[in-house]
Amino acid sequence: MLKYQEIAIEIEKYIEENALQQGDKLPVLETLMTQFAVSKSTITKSLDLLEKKGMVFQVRGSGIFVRRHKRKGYISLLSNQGFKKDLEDYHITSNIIELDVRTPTEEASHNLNIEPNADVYYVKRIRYINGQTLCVEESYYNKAIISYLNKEIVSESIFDYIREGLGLKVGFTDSYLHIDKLNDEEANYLGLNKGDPKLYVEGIFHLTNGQPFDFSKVTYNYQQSQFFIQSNGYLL
Amino acid sequence: MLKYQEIAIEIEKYIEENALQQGDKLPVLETLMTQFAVSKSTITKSLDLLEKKGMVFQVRGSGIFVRRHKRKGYISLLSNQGFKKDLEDYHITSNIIELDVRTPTEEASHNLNIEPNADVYYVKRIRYINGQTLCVEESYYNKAIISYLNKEIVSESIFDYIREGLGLKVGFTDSYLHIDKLNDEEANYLGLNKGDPKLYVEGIFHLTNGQPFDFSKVTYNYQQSQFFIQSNGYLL
DNA sequence: TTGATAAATTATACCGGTACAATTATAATA
DNA sequence: TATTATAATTGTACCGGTATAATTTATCAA
Repeated sequence: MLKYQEIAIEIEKYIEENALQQGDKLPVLETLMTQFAVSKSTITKSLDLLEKKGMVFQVRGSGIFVRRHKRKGYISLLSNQGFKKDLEDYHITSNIIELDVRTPTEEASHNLNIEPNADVYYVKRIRYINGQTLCVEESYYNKAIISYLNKEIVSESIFDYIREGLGLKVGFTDSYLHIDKLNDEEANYLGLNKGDPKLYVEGIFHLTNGQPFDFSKVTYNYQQSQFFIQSNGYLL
Repeated sequence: MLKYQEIAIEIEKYIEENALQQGDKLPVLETLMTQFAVSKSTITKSLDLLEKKGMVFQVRGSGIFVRRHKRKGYISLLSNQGFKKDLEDYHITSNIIELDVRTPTEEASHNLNIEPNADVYYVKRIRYINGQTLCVEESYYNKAIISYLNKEIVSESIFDYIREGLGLKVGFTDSYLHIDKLNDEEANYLGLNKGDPKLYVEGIFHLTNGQPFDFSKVTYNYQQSQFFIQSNGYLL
């Protein structure tokens, strides 16, 4: 673990333990420097990390402040670490319907940047939140990268397995959000009616080196789904 | 304009002019350093900015690569610079239905963190994309911050006015995305039917100092709306 | 050809400095 | 009191350096 990451975690803990609220001020840079006995640039990196994550915001000439949205129950569209991380506070369960090796759909092979006849792991599952159907999820994993999967792994956090089991590093994600109307089959899965709002998100997950390894289509139960998005305004 | 911002723009230009595609490699750090005659840390900041913006990704030990999603026609949920910036390539027009000073709804005053009897500018408008209804937008601007608005300003980019006219700096935004079903009135505005999917986004826009100045509710025509979200995976 | 090993390449981590700019607090002035 | 000028506070920009770790390329052995 890198210094600036550890310090970021420490600062998060500090915010938690002191129950700091939105707008509350953190100790000044120099205090943090001496406190953690590192150079200014390291503290700065830690704060940049926390800013990216949306935990703090910095105001030049003024200080470092806590940023935190108040509303609960929202799924963050920005973290790409999978459900386990996103919704720790909720009771999320899932039911794996299918898991096999197959050749991908044209759409999947295109998004994974592999040959149409290459092997992929296909996983279809339903997720529940507090007993209600949250979403139906279809995932295609590039088998050349994710060489092995089974039900146990898929039941736990696939992303943890990818990192720790396979030693790979998850990088950026491109997501595409669409709205449509449910057809009969989809409505049936979600316990809704045909013609009800259909919210689905396509996600292309990449390793840190830019290789896509997972293409997923997630259809949400619109009644259970509220999303939260943070943005930080860059001006170029 | 700061050095690292200028260089970021130059690098973007370079990508554009050389028509670099996703995965193409940029010159190595040292080359960029000497090219722009700045120190390593400045180049690094430029690249960080471009990475935030989703233009490039960096791979330690390998290089700096172009990141660009291929699909077109998506509204980015991450930039908080308003529509004018997001959809430059499309023909966006808008029709202002209401513009007045009033006291905010309870919801708006809460989200703007002002007294219930404080003054706000209320703006209601419909936006069109290539002649079709894109969305209906209701905005509440804290009049203590946005002291003056008129139809001309609102017709142009409000965000440009806030920056250039008022000399304020736009910082972060919290957005909340919901799905529901349209009621009669909403359906009428959008040219859809009652019960059709309703996609609406609440946005709370802040200045760089953390003050909220704009609370907006945007109801989209689901047929015209596809959203794009980039995320960069931080691991804390 | 394959596979392991070593070397070269390359970006990142971290340091500690100076100068600067935005904000806020203080003091002076009307 | 209200306004304006001044000073103190505080984070950011930028420099240039050393050390390190990830990746790729080259080399060598089987």
